[in-house]
Amino acid sequence: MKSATQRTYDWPRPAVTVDVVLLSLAEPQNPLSLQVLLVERGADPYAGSWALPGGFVHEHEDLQRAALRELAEEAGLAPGFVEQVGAIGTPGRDPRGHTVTVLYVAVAPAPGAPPRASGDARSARWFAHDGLPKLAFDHAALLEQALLHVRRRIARSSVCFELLPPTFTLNDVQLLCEVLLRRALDRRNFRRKLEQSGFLAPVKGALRLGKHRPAQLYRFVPKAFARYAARTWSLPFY
Amino acid sequence: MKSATQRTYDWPRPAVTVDVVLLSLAEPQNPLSLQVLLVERGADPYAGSWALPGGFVHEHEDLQRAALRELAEEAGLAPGFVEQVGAIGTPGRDPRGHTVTVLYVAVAPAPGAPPRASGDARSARWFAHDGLPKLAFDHAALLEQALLHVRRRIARSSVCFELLPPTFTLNDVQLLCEVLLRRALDRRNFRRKLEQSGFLAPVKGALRLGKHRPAQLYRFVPKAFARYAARTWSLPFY
DNA sequence: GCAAAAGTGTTGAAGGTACACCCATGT
DNA sequence: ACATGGGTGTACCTTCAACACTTTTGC
Repeated sequence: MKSATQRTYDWPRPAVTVDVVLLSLAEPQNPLSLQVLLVERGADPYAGSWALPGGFVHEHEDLQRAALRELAEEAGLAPGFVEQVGAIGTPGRDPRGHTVTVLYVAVAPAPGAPPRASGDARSARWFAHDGLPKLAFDHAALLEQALLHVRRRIARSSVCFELLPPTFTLNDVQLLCEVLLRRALDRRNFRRKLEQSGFLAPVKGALRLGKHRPAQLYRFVPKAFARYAARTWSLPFY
Repeated sequence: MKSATQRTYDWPRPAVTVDVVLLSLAEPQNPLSLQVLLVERGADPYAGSWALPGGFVHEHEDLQRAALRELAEEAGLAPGFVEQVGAIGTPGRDPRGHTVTVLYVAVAPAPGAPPRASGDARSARWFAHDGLPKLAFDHAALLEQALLHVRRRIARSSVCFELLPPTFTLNDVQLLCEVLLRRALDRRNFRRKLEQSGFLAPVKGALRLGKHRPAQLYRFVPKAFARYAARTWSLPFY
């Protein structure tokens, strides 16, 4: 048995990467399309394939910072929301050698600016969540895991409101939740709960005009949400 | 910008460790004491201090397997339950260099057999959760994070029943939950919910005798629990 | 017979779910 | 005027929280 101190330097050991599932919402939100950022790999393995943005963690770099750095390098994007999903290290998931990845979900403001690729990425692009290409490595599984994480945390974190523009209608929120949860929600119940929650403030006099009746616009109030989240943490039990 | 392929081998990079918060319940369960396994470090840094069991991940080794291996090496124990908590990689958390740790919670059957130390550990010992020594590295924070994880998952995972012996009374479950959640629970409501849940089966004719009225013993039915957990996943919403 | 833990029901409040119609606007 | 999405209230049911006394045993 070697001592731990020796191992640090002597033993072959897995590499550490971060991978990021960066989500956004398409602007023309008629059927409301969830977008995922992918990069086209510039180097082998999987050169030319699409993959989640990500890469190796530098020495003395915080994990979350590494995730943000990779997004900046590979797509010129700075998300407003990041959460760790977990670590995956199944042997064989990377043909280059043993690689442990720490997976993050992040949310970017509307993908207006087309991402500029650089760094390890040949190009970077938003894809609709339905209509993704085949992904490199085990990234399809990672994406699934990240979306599951979002689904579980949807009502406890502010993901939804990071995805939406600064002002939005209650129907926007509902449509988004329905996309994420993959099920329909009752409109009146949804609106009632959201209004009672107290962390959405109607923007006085602001209406979304459309082809039909205008809709009241709301904005998200982070401080009130924090209070709400703390209050609501009375978990159900057996 | 180097290519990813080169980086794998050329760049200095963080090491990967696993750390395990191994929990158990003390046998003489009068006030019901939660036990945590700690190892005494045999090597610097922190030689002689107490720390969570754990160590470096070998190449081509699965993360969870690494956690189990470290437990076996350092304490001769094989837990019946393991869950990943997350990855922590704050720079400076390990004086030897940048180290990313993947944190696990595990549960061992009653700590009857005193753990035998070997591997990197000079000794290994169970400590009551109240009454822990000062811990090496950032392990105190890791332990807190692991317990928080357990608290959040207490009603969705089978942790409780992995901690308890094969047969137990309803009061055992309640006391355990109260210790983990750090709050009192209503006895009648607790018992009702647990009985209705359908994953506890009374062991016919088996009673715990004591100084007072005997108590009915139950056993945990994993298959029924799985069904219960699936059914109960109708999460509350906003 | 008394100390100590086991066991047992009911009630009121809150929250969840299901459900159908009128409103405001653009064309 | 009509098509389209925006907006609203009620009734029923389930679930949760609060609460006190009787039973069985060992000593």
